[in-house]
Order: sequence, then C-alpha cells, then structure tokens
Amino acid sequence: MSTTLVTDIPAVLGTQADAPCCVSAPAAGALEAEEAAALAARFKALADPNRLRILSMIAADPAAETCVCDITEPLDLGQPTVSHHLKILVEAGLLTRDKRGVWAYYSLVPGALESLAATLTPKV
Amino acid sequence: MSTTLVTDIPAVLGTQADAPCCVSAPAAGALEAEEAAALAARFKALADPNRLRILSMIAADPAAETCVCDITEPLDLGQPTVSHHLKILVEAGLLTRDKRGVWAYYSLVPGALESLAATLTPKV
DNA sequence: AGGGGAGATTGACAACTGTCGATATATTCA
DNA sequence: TGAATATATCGACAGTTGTCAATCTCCCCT
Repeated sequence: MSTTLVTDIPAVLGTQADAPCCVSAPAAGALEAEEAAALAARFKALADPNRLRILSMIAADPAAETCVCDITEPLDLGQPTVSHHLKILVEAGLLTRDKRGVWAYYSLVPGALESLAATLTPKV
Repeated sequence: MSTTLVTDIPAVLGTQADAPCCVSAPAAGALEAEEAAALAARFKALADPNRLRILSMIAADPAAETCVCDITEPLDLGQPTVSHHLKILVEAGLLTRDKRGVWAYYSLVPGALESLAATLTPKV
C-alpha cells in the first residue's frame, strides 16, 4: 500500500526550454517516467464518474464532512463499491477518513485538488 | 466517435450550497451522472503515464508542434501505441492533429488543460 | 453479554485498457 | 508508375478496473 502523498511533480505544462527540434534527447523539461507514473496515479483516481461525484458531494457538504451513508444512496451503488471508491480517493491523497464511532466521515484534503490542478496549468 | 469538446461542466469543487445533512436529495450543486461521465472521460485521457509524457513533450516543444517520430523514440513504445495514445488525446479535446504531407504534427488545444484544471479548483 | 447496524474486506466476474505485430493508407520522390 | 516512408488501423492478448454478493469487524445500545 503506497499512500501517494502530494509530492512536487513537474507540471505537464512546464516552462518552455529551448530544446533543439527533432532530436532524440528527452526534450528538456519533459516529464520523466517515474514522475509521469506518480501523476497518472493521481489522475486515475479522478478518472471515474462515480468518484468525481463522490468528491463533488463531499466538496458540497457544508459541514465539510460526509458519512458513507450520505454517498451510497444518491449514487445508486452498493455499499462495498462506495467503500472501494473512497479507499482509492484516500490512497490518492484526495480525501481523509475520520471514523467516529460507527460512522466514517470523509473530507477533502486541503489543497490536494488544487495542487493537482496546478500541474495542468503553466506557471505564470 | 464522440469528439469531447470543452463543454462547461460544473466544477468538482463547486460553490457551497446549504444542503441539509443526511438527506437523500442529490446534494444541491453536486455533479450529476452525465456531467460526471463527461468529466471523467477527460481525466481518463490524463490517467496514463505515457500520455502525460506525450502531453508534456508537446507542451515543451518550442515550435508548439511535434511529429510522431519525436515522440516514439524517447518513450520506448511502438509506433502504433503512440498513435493510439495520440488519438485518445485528440478525442479528449486536448490535442489537435495537423497532417502536412507524410508527417502528422500535434499541438495542444489552447486552454483545454487549463479548463480541465479549472474544474478542480474552487471558483474565487 | 448480546443484538443491531455501519462500514471494510474478500472473492469472483465481466468489461475495459495498454501494448504489440501485422497490415493498410497515403504521400513523396525517382 | 513504382518504391520508400510516415502514420493509422486491426486483431489479439495480458493486465487492470468497477461492480456485486457474502462475510467480517467493530462500536453502540439495551
């Protein structure tokens, strides 16, 4: 189990380096294999409609905390499936789990989505 | 073939609405199934290390145009595989293809990545 | 202590995805 | 016209993923 933390990964849209055209060199500034794998792992967590809905439901919760029962119903998914998706989101570093008594409350990791978004936008 | 254009999809991090807790209503402001599917389709295009590297190579190209041959070598992938990834990126609305003669040049769709990033950050 | 309920885990299965080799298409050049 | 070359498409295959039913674990309440 590798809890993917928010490491600093180069942005997809990096700063323009003057690399020579049509040269087999790995295009200075481009993502290396390892970095790309780490980034892709986080985007994979977002690459499912139900997980996006879960995130948006949690983001929309005024209490900033949502219990699993709140998520299962409107999604029309089984409880184990929701649990599975939540686990993926937690392991991607996007959610935190807080179990209080019988209930488990999930909330967004502050800045996680934003830092992911930042890898897509060119640095100003 | 459904060329996913940049439609205006509600952000995952929406504006906070005061929804009642523990109510089965679809949490006002949360992503609906269709919207979530459209968004997920675009994130799926980013959910592969090699596609991220392709994007970053194209983004790093000073000429803002890259031909397939430039991509195939450093990625250590077969040509058909690269072609396949490029197709996915084009269909996701992230790249455009410009075939001039025997060569095909790919470039970023302006604003596409940014608009995707915007769905992850709360509106200010 | 014992029952009930919330949520996690396991195992299975169908559907999807990334990759390759082979082949097709199309454009340039001789 | 015919050869050479760049890219796209096809078919196949292994690995991954989303889902469910069944089961397990743990906490609360009586």
